[in-house]
Amino acid sequence: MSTSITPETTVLSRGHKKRSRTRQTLLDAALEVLAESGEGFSVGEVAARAGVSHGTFYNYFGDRDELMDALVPYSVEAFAARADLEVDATDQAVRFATISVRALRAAAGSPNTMRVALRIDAIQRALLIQGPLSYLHSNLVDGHKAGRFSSSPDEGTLDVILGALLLAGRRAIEGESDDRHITTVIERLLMTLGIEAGEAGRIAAAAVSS
Amino acid sequence: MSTSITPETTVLSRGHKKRSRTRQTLLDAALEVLAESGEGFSVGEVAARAGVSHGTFYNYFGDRDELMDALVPYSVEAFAARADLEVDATDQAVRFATISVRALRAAAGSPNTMRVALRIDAIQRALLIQGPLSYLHSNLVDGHKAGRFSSSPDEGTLDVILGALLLAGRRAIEGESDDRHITTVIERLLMTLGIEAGEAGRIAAAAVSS
DNA sequence: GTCATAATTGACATTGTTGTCATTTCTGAC
DNA sequence: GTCAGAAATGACAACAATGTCAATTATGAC
Repeated sequence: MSTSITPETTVLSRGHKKRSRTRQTLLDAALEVLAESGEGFSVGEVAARAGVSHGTFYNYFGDRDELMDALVPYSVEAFAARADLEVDATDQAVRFATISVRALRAAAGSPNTMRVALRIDAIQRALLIQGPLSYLHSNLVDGHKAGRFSSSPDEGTLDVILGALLLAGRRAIEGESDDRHITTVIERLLMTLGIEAGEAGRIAAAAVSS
Repeated sequence: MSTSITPETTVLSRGHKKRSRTRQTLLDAALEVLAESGEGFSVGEVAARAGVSHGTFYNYFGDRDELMDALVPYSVEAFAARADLEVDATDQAVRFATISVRALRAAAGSPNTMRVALRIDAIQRALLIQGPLSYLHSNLVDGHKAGRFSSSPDEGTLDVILGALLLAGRRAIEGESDDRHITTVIERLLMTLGIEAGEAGRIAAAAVSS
């Protein structure tokens, strides 16, 4: 409809910088509060944590549910940015180990996001479908086709891998995880895929120390 | 202090039968509400679900927290009763498979308890420490000592097993699990422990169909 | 059946939460 | 620097939840 010849920037509203800053602040505050108090949190808590009045909250989200909805893509984005998904290894087992290490390190580096993901189903599901863990599925399919993994990439196999990574992710944010622990988890998961124990240990150790 | 010679039953208060019934009802209602609404539930919801006034609730629990505390042993008990922990197999791999199958079936049979366990850390921890899953730890230690499991029973190994069983338990209550799925999960976990794929498949299948 | 005792109830005061909106304060393009 | 437009504020009404307690009802041992 517009026939304006002024540059695009004019469509930006007056307080747009502050607006996006405040929105960001609210989302981060929500992650903190949610990580601490769980789903029973109140809008007031989030606003207070963000350092704004609760009236401001409603300037950004119609209600609690709208906040929760916004939190899903926000979490996935934050997590994916940390996981850094470019992995160039060609060997499927090495790829598997590398992706897993990155996912666990992303969890340790975004503890609030991880904590909330463990509590909120919608976020957890989104991380599984769009997050780094989704890469594992095609990795498993490729590896099985190529004969590298004797285990077929069925639901049970996926459950074992995702379940183990979720629990290891929890340990990571609780500070109960170190490189040795991560190495063991990945070594065992490689065994699950049919890699012999000795080789699994070597690949896991290499991925962790890379 | 008491020197009474009357039979023990006299120490039971007048309304003790009703009291324990109501308490039971409240705990069950709490599991239902908690499974549905999560931690944000109100005392009123629980009372309503139990079919009593909210005043009655306070007759049994000082406040929400006291209810949560009571829920932990109640859940463990309910779960353990269903899991039926007597397993007489002597082979460690068979023991492992059998215990795992029972744990997953207990989850499917107490969906509310399982759902709540997935949400409430304290309950989850209690199930891991005192519930059927705790049996797995000594099972792993024994099996490794006996040379049946090549994998040592360290934290990483436990994480893989517990994480996988938790996720499989979730699938079970969501109705996304069947015998074939359970068989695969257990087969993979046996491989994690160092059992060769073919044997793992046979043991898992036998445990599931027993 | 009786009845002392205990469980249950719901009104109440209190406090916390939600969502709105007129007013005030701030932002940033010019 | 100006100032139109946007963001932020906090008082407010409506409502929901908490915890208490005096009055009421039900229990079960005899």
